[in-house]
Amino acid sequence: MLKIHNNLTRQLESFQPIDKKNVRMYVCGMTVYDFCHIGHARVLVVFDVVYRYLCAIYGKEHVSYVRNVTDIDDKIIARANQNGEKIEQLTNRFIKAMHEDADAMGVLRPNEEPRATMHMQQILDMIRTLVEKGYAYAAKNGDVYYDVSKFVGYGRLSGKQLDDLRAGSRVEVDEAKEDPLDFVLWKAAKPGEPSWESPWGAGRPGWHIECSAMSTHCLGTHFDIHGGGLDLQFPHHENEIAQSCAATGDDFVNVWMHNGFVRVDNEKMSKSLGNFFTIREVLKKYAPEVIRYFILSSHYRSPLNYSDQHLDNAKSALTTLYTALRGIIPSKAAADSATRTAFMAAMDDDFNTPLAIAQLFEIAREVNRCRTTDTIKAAALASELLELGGMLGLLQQDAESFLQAGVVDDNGAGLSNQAIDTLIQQRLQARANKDWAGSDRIRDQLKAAGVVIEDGPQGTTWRRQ
RNA sequence: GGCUCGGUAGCAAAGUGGCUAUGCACCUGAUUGCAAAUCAGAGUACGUCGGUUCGACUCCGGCCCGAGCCUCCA
Repeated sequence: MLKIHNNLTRQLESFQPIDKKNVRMYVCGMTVYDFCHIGHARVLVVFDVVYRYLCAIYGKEHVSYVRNVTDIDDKIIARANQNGEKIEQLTNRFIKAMHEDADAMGVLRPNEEPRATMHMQQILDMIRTLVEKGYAYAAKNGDVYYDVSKFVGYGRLSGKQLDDLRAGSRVEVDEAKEDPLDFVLWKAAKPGEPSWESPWGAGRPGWHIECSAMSTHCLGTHFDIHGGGLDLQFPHHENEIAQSCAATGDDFVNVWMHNGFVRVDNEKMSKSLGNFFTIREVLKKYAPEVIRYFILSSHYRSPLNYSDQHLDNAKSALTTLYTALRGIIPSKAAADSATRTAFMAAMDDDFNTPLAIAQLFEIAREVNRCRTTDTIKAAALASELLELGGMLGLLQQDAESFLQAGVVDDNGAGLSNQAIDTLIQQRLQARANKDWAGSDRIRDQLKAAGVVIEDGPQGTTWRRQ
């Protein structure tokens, strides 16, 4: 039985889908004006695992996963102006880059990726409803605001009281707002800005309304899971609840999930602090699966400290797992082992991926124990390792390829696979002649080039460090 | 100021009122021409001060330290 920590109640709850034949999840995706950083990678990977696990439980055809793209907002406009390019040009470029990064890390594509600019009708409809129901008002400056005081329960998700928010408010006082906590649904266009026609004049949507409009449009008024980074809990998700519940009169979302931050030197990784690393930057040094493993090696709600040392650790751990798989042809067998049960129990417990990964190592050790003594068992275990790893999006490449893949450095340095094979042949010849000095010289040479040689009963294998 | 969440061995990271987490690193043994890999084994923990309990890393309270939200942010 899957249990999920629901941020709305701050409790672990048994997950009961509204409709088992159509489990629905919406995740707030990226605002596309720059490359994704490791913080974005975490959202991508964490909810990819949630999606995979839901698919494993309910069947792939019974899960609807929607992750939006924000393709119109102040930062996008500013960046496009700065670059002297069209907005669509900028956003399309970064959507493409985001897909490349996500694909590299083995993140499955969601069923839908709605874009704000393609859902203006739904956005305008929802704003109109909110105005008609008295939850929103048009201000003198042409903006339309949501009247926070009208919504009973505002602050529930973030555990905040309206008065407390006002007291500690860092919100700039905006003359047009009736209350500083009111937030914008529709922004009147300034001259030269991109805009859409509306009953309140030309303008563009506020950030929060798009997610309410698109999630309702794609998944209905009331769905199962809504996810995103912890920084979206307030005000973004709080505002979504206010908008959606007020507009539809329905419940909106049952379970709210937020992943913790990625930190650098114990500080939140963020654009404003400038301490972020983009995914593609990190990919120059580490394989994409290493990033994925690193992210899943801690629980999704905990903070995750980014450092080279942690990535190195992830790489070593993954190497151990792939080494167990190397040279074994997996074959499906009746698999209902204790480790498998433990793996599922770990995942059922609010997606405890570190504990689930620990089970992977249990299987790997068992594979190594019996790989020469009981090949049938080893093949069955390998198959199980692949299957469970697959639920985390791990271990899906060919072991040999993973172990021998080199991250090409900028100088194109390093030995080619062919050069390595040649040296290994020379070394084998030396060994046949019991020329240990010559053999070791070649091994040192390879080692210096980052290639590790392993002499086994089945012959010599190699891998890149 | 208000509101959250944490402090576990060298580094990461789970977890439980009494029973080996796990990974990386390190040490010992087996294996190997020597290595590497692998297997077997050892060691190093639960911020601090009290309380509850037969027994607490695990529950309760104080204190110290850290992170986050209250403005855009995944």
